[in-house]
Amino acid sequence: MKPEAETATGAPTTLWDRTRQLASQEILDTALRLFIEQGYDETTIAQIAREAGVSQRTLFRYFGAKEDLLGADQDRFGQVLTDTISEQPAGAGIWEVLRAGVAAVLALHDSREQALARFRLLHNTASLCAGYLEKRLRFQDELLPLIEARMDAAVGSTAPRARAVIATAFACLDAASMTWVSNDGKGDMMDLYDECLAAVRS
Amino acid sequence: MKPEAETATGAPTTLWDRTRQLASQEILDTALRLFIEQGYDETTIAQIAREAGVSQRTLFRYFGAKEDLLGADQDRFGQVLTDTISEQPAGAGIWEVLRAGVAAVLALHDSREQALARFRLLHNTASLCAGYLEKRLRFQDELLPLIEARMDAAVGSTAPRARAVIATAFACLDAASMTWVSNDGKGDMMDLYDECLAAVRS
DNA sequence: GGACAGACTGGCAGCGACTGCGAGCCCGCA
DNA sequence: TGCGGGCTCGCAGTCGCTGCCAGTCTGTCC
Repeated sequence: MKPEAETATGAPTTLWDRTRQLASQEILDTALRLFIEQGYDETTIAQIAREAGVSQRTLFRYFGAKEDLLGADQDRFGQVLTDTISEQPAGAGIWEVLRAGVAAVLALHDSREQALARFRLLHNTASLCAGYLEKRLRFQDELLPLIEARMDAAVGSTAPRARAVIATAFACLDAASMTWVSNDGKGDMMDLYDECLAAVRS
Repeated sequence: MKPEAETATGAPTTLWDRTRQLASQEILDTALRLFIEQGYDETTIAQIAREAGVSQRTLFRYFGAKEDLLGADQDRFGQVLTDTISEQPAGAGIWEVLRAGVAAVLALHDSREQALARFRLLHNTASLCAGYLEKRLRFQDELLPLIEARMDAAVGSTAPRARAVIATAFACLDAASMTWVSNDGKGDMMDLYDECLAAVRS
């Protein structure tokens, strides 16, 4: 409702907001630490809440589900993705547009180390994988009209083709991130993405 | 362990096997009916067990998880997929090989109606979607060596490229099935698959 | 035919994620 | 200083899922 405390640099207006933000960060840090230390499935909500100094009930009010403790920014990812893509020039090709979106999202990560830790956790935990993929499906749906608008509706409906192109871009991102993780973060992920896409479209 | 009662037409040897198969089918039918009638999330395990005439404990012994009640054959899908692909001639191109695998899996469905009902349920239920996608990731991993063996290792490692190609094939299958469902099962899904793949590789 | 071993079943207690509710607290504002 | 509203907490309860123990039924061997 209130448009205050928006930018990351902007100071929170009220003491409450500050407290909230602090608690939120504390929970997030505790969760990430425990997940990395002992694994996602082996970490219980009770433990995170205890170590973060809040009740389970409060934790669930901050983050609706356990997996949100890792993917809380995921909504922001979706936002950046759609924003970046809709900002691309009208004449740009579909693949360039999608590449720009992927690059923008990857640029959001704080550090290489954190990105690696998260991707590793993601790829090694089945339940997280599942949730992540499902959320991504929704991003794909949001992207659909944007990409469809950039395709020429010469023959037949553009929907299936647009869907396929979007899903392929994400598939290449998957292949790239998996390879990146198994290489322990060596090299640039966008290079891997390009290589994957080239292999598909060659 | 025992190689008996293999083919669908072969009569089960022992009375136990027959009872088991009967109970299993009863549970599966009840679950599918309830899922379609009132939705997946709204149907509880207790209700399925009650209407199928077994205890919850027994139900979980037959099917390890709720989502297996819809995707129990999914393991069979994976088997057919890998079998079909490894049976393809050595000279066949990667895309033809993958297409054959996809076609073989799609051919496993009993009837068009049942396939439509399942796909519809799948695409409309987030939790099911998530589980399905996660299982499919494992299929992709199993396919990886098969596809890698069919790529020329001319430049760099084949792993990321093989991953991308496999994931793309599945991405096209996704786009095709979604379109197929939103068209209420009109047309052939393999045609849609071809169209999607063509759009990606054009 | 009877006894035995093994598999299958059911019920119960319990765990972990998650939610609704009522009570109490504390901040912000008047 | 007091009031109102949002926030926190604890509790109880639901649902998926598992371990355990006892009871039952099947197939087999004597």
